[in-house]
Amino acid sequence: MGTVSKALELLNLFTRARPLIGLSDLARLAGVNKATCYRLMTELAEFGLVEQIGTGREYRLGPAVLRLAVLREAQVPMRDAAMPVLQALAQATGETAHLSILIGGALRTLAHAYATAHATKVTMEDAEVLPFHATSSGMAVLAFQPEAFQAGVLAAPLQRLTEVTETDVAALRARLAQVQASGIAESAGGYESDVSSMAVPLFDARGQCCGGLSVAALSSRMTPAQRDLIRSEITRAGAEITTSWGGTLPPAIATLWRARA
Amino acid sequence: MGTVSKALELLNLFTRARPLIGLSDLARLAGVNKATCYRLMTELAEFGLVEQIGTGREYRLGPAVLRLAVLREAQVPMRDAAMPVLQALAQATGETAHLSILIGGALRTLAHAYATAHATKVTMEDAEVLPFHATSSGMAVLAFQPEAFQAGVLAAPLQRLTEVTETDVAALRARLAQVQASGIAESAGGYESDVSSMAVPLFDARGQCCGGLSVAALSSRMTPAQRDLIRSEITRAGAEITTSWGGTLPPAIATLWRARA
DNA sequence: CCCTGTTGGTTTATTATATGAACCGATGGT
DNA sequence: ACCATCGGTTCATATAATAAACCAACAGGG
Repeated sequence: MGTVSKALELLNLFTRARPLIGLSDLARLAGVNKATCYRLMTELAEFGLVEQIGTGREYRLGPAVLRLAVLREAQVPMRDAAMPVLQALAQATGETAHLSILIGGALRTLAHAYATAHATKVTMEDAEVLPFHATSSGMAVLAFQPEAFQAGVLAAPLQRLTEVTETDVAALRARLAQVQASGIAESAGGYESDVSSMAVPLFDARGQCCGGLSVAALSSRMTPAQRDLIRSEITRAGAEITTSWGGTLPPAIATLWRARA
Repeated sequence: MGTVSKALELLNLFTRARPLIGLSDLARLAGVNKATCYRLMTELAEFGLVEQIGTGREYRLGPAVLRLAVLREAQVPMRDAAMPVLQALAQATGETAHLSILIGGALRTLAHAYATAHATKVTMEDAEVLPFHATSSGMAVLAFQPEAFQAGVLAAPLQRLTEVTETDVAALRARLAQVQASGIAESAGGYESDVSSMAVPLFDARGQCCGGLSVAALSSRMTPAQRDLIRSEITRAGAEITTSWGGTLPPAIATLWRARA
C-alpha cells in the first residue's frame, strides 16, 4: 500500500464518536508503527488537515478540511443544495431523513434532519458507514451500481446486525432486482431492530448513482398510510435533489416515481 | 520532502479560479513527474479526496472533503458559528466582510459576505491566500503571532502588489506594533488600489490568534464616520466570533475594543 | 518511594517504496 | 500525414519510508 493511502487511512479513523485520538491510539488503530504514525501525522498537521490540541497532545481534524470543502461546494454544491430539501422531507413526513453519498466505495452519512413532530425519533448520529446489505439507503444505491461493484460488495462478508438482517447473497440479489424494478428500497429492522426505512437513489451529472436519500421511522409508526406518504414525499425529494445536483434521473426511474406519486 | 506532503501539495493546487486540472497540468504545476503525479492522484481519488470528471478526465476535489468538513464542524463549528455574524457585519456596515483563517502557516479565505446596500461592492472571490504584509487581515493576524512566525514572514520576499504596498520590514514592524497597541489593523490600497479595509484578529480556545475578520470598502466611501462605524461594528463582531469559537479575547484587546466601542 | 505501564517523541540501520525517463495508443489541430 | 498533446503504463534505480529500540515525562498503585 502506498504511503499516501496510509496517511489518508489515518484521517479516516476520526469519527463523530471518536473525534480526538492520541498518537499511540492512532498507531494502534491504523496498525502502523508509532514512529511512522508520528511522521505521517506531522505531515498532515503541516498541511492543516489535522491539528494537535490540549494537554494530551491529541489530534483532531484541522481547519484545512474546511477550506477544501468550501472550494468543493463552490464548484459542486451537493450538501448546500440538498440540505433544505432534506429538512423539508423530514418535516413533511414527520420522521428522520438521512442523506448519504458514495465515498471511496463506501456509503457514508453526509447529513440528517429530524422532524419536530415526534418526541421519539430515530437518531442515526453514529452511523457513519452504512452497510449496503442492511440499510434501505445501501440497497437503493447498490441497486444502481455497475455489476462489478455489486459483486464486490456481495462477495465480502455480510455482517448480521439484527436477527432479521438478510445475509443471503441470492436473496439480496432478488431484493436488488426488486429495487431496480420499483425505484425505491424498503427495509425493516435489518440495521436496527424496530426501525423501518425507505430510500431512493440519487444521481449526479454523469447519470451515475452517487448517493441515497432515506426516511427512517419506528416500525410501529410505519402504517400503510405512512408508507404511502413517505413514498410520495421521498420520490419527490429524491428527484429534486438529483436535479439540483445537475443530475439526470434515469427515464425508467422517472416514470416509476411519477406513476406512484 | 515526504511523499504525503507532495500529495497534499497537489490538493492545494485546486482553487476557485482553477477548480479543474488535468494530469499533465497538475504535474507541471506541482513540479513533479507525470507518473508520480498520476500515482498520487490515483491514491487521492481512491480515498475520494479528488475525482475524475468528464471527457478530459480532469480532476477536481472529491466528496470526501465534504465528509471531513462535516466531521470537523461537528466538533469545532468555526464556519457555521461565524457565518451569521459575518453576514450581520456586512449588513451593518454596508460593505464587504471577509473571514480568513490560518492554515498551515498561510492566511486563507474561509468565507465572505456582501451587503445589499451598494451596487458597487468590493469582491474578493479570488483572494485565496492573503499576503500578510499587504492586507489588513494579514497584519491583524500577524501582529498576534509568535515572534518566530513574524520573523519568518518578514524574512520572505514581500511582493509589491500596488504602488503603495509597504514592503519595508522596519516600517511593517512599526505597523505591527501599532496594531498590537490598537487591537485593530487598517490598510489602504496596499492589496488593491482604491480599496481600504479594517481588520481584527480572532482567537481560538487556546487563546491563539487563528484568523482574522475584515471589512473592505472602496477608499472613496471610507469617510471618518464610516471608519468609526466599521471600527465599532467589527470589534463587536470580532469579539462575538471569538467567543462563539470558545476562544478567549486577550484582556488587553478586550479593554481596547471596549474603550473604542 | 519505587515499580510498572503509559504517554509523545526521537534515533538508527534496513529495505521497501517512490521515482522519472522512456514508451504507448488515442485524440485533436494544422 | 504530421506533430504535439493528452492520460496512462512500464521498469531499473535510488530515495524515502519503515520498525525496533530508546528517551524523558507523567500517572497511578503498592
